[in-house]
Amino acid sequence: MQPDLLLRQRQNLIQDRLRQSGRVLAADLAQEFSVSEDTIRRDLRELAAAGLCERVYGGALPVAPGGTFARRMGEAPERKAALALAALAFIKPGSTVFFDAGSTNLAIARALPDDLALTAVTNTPLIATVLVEKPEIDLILVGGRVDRRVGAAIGAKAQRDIETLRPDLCLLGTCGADIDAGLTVFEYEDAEFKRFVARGSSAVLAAVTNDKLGTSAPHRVVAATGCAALVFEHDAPADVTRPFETAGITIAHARKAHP
Amino acid sequence: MQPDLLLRQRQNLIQDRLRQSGRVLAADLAQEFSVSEDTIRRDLRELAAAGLCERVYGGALPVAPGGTFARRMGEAPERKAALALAALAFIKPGSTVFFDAGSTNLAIARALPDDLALTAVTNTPLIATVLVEKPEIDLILVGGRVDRRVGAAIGAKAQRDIETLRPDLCLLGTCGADIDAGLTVFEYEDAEFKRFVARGSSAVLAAVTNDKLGTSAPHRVVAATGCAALVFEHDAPADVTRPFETAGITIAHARKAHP
DNA sequence: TCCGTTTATGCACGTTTATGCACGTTAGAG
DNA sequence: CTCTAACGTGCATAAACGTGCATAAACGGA
Repeated sequence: MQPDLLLRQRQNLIQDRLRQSGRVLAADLAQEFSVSEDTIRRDLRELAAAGLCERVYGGALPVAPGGTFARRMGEAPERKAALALAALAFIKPGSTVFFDAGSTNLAIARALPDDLALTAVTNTPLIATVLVEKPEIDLILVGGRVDRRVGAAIGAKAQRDIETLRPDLCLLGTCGADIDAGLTVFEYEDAEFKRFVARGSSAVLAAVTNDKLGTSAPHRVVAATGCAALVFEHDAPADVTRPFETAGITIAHARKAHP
Repeated sequence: MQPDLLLRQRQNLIQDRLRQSGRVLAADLAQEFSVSEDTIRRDLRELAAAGLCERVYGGALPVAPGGTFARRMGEAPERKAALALAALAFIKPGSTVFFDAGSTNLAIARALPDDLALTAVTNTPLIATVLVEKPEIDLILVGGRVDRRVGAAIGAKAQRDIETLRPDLCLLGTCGADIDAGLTVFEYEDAEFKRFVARGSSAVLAAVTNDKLGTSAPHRVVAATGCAALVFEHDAPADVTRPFETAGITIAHARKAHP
């Protein structure tokens, strides 16, 4: 197989991969484009020098801009990718899925396979930019005033937009998950909106990173039992996760993240 | 085989190939047109200098290649950045501005100074992700079904969302700008939506790259005189831009892009 | 018509670029 | 700590590139 790609084309494709997958591996790219890893490394170095990606050992990550919102999205990407893979099992082809704001839900959007047909609904522009690149996804954007702290439209207008929709699944973003406090968030308006969406959905799913597990924030969205299923990390402390299981909630564990 | 083609004919065919294939190789073109590679390189250099293609080692790429939406947004960044800077002069602090889909409008969003207070409205998730990072901007997201070809919400729902808004300025994205054809785009629904927004706005502004200047697409959004102002590149051909000026449209020229 | 000018092209030559390979170095997992 | 895979650097090479120059056709004014 010949390279058969101009340098700039290759670099453009690498950028696509970065945006879509949230990371690239030098070895994968080398095989895919039929060039040596040296060439890929040179590409990544140039993209990094141009501020278009961040070089890491083994590959590269999308550039993490200084913005308050986008930064959270880029933290612990491999853990969230693992969580996302586990969450995919709950997403049925052809169903309507609401993607709430949150870095874990962004990871889930990235992890969606290209051949998965869905009606996706989101109030989060950043998640929308990922979903719009997926060929088989019908994307519906929820409008309204965008709250900068949350990075998504969560006001009265947003609520009106979704009240006519009945998603089969609501992927809820959360700031804390505790068996007693339930799923909680920091912003009052955000909680109000999420609660509204959750009530309008057939099922609620939340993927929870370890740092949120067993903690609570000021505003409850739903009780723990209000979730149909939860996805935890592979190394989530068993003593914290046990109560969720005994409460009758479906629990899935992610595989170990291997970068 | 003889050359048997005039210079312009050959260059036009090269542009066709670019649009069709997404790239051209100098060697292929030389053989196809029965001229030396030197001549092809000269052609490509001229086309690139006029902003009609991007020179790369081995051939050339289109300025707006047929790749994914997000990638189109990132093409020819320095020319668009220069165009954006010139467009900023028309954006008044405190006003309400609609950002239509389009890579040039993305560049304008990026170029907004951090201390500029605006109410920004957009139907384009990618532009929204840029605007949400600007501290002084009140961002309103237009919802609805997202058209993948356009990368923005443009349906009936989107029209209802904006019909209550009366932007002071509409930054219109366009696929062609011609004195007779007016501002034109490729998609019927897109034209319908843009026309609706433009009519509801106090003023319409379009920033036009050279490759769109003097060309037309199937669907007219507004007549040329429907624009309050147009922004052209520094090296836009005077014989094409003159008619816009004589039609009474305010014209601004970008400064030379210096990479 | 004639002759100078412009323009498009091809060729020769030195330069730059993209890429792969060899080799020593370093990061990161166990 | 040790070991492996990824890394950077230097170098070699072939292809692509730009430039200067020559040629020939097209053009344009006297």
